[in-house]
Amino acid sequence: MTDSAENERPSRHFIEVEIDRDLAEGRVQAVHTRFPPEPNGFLHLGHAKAICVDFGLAAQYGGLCNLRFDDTNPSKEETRFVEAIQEDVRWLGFDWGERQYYASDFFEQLYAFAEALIGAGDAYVDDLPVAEIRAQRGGPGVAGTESPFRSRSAEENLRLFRAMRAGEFQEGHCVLRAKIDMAHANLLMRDPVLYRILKAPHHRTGDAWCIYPTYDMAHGQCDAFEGVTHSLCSLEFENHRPLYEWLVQRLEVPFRPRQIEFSRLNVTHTVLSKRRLVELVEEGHVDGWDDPRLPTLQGMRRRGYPAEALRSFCARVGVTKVTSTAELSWLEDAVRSELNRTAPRRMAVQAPLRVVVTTIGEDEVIRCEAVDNPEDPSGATRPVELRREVLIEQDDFLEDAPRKFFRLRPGGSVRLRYGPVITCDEVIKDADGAVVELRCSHDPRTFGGVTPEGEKKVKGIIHWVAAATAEEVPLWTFEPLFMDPNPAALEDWRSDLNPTSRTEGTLWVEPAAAEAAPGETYQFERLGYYRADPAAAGLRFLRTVTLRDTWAKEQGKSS
RNA sequence: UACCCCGUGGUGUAAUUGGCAACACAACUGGUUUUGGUCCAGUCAUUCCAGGUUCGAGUCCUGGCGGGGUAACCA
Repeated sequence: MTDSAENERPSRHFIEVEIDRDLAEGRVQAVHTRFPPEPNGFLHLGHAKAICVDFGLAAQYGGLCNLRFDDTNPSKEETRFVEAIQEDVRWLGFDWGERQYYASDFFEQLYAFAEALIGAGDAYVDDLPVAEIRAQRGGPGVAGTESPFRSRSAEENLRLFRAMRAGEFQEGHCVLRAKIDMAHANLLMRDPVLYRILKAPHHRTGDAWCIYPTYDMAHGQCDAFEGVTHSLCSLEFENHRPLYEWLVQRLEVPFRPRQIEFSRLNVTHTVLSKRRLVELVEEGHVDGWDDPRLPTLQGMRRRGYPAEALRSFCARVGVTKVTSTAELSWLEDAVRSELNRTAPRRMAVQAPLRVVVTTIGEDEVIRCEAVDNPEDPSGATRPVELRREVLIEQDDFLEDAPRKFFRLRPGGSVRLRYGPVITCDEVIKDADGAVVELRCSHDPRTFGGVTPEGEKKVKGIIHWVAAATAEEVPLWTFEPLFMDPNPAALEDWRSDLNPTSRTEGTLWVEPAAAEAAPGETYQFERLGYYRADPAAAGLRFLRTVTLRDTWAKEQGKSS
């Protein structure tokens, strides 16, 4: 998927520069990438960036992008994750055609490569226990120690490796290691493990195998099998690149792919690591993987973040090697600007205050025309019925209003959105002095946005619903999951969880919104964007994001 | 401490072969508006530091300083 803005972008990021060079020098004829998730969890916003880069770059160069499940660790992977990932990638707007692969498609070829390595004296079977291997790897600035099994003959290694495959050893009894250099400055080059024994059923190959390649043994070779030219991944794989190249140059691969790393996405007030997300879900801090507070694709989709907004957000974030953190407001801006274009407007009241318009008769019904979306050139409208009793927002009335408050006050006037101007004649309070009702009169000359000749225009316009026809609907509103901008850096992130990340309330909506189909998104005027929760039994609105509120900001300053 | 990567406004990115530091978000001003929304205009930077090369350095060179990653039989 490419958008034209992408093509018009004047400058090129460093990966594009590399690709241009590869093309110009004839190293590749076309661009082929892949998105390689491990099916051990759900996709999140960080993956969305990777997906946009992988698929986006391929599309931009008229090339292809594969979907590849990196399933080399059967103890963690499940089919349900495969299905969820497919759905998420499609929802984000990308298509891998027929090119869906699994690392496990290539287990037999990878095994043959391992034997080839053994034959060439580049790999050996090591009987050292895990702890021993770890200890002998040395450390930063400290050379490792060679394993006593390092000098086994190719014949013996081959016999042992075949015995490993045949299931003759217990899990952990031995591994296949690359024979590189135990003193290498890059710890990953100190005879990395290539194959290990794992007696766990694999979600696709069942019990056909009891030895599995490690990430390093599998990834680059799978890239080669699939014809991937540019293997794009995140920065933490930088140190793996020498190993990637070591393998790809030593093995008889059909093509030598190339790994390029870019920085992963961080966003303020949330966490984007699979481990943290698992903890949030499993410890019950949220209600599941599709909890609208989560930055998972399922959570954001449910909440109402459009795929288009996520794509434009990822495009704006850019592609670099700098460790950086995008502000949450960026994401919200992307969501708002998309929804502003597309969401039909409706009216709803969150905290109602009863207003009796005394100049409207008991059974009188006044039809007003409301614009569905001012951003939509079609100018479609819908009727809304004004009656004697309406509900307005409590916040839209203040007894002792400051000068710049241009909503309703005693004796003051406001316009009812799409309706007439009303004036507050009387304030009715209960025994405790709380305002419970307003009595107002309306000016029939002011319908249709009209201000009579020579009279002063009212500055305030407030939303409302007719009390008789409004329907009360459950509402969930959200705040960031974490209060700290960078929860990932916290020693005790649990104590930073925002206790009001979800608030349950109600919304009084106009009839035209009460029949919302699941998944439908509206802008409730002056409040925000709301989506009918597709996961709710009945109708429930989720507040996707509020509107920008400069008045609230102003108040925050003075208080 | 070993190796790898990275330092441009509050944030994220730009800046042709070395040539007026640009865009977006945020913040702050103001204008328009039947949403205090949208839209429009304006304000907000000694390019980590120190030397050097040059008529001219964010860009090139040297040396510092700072940040991140890496020591799973995870990916």
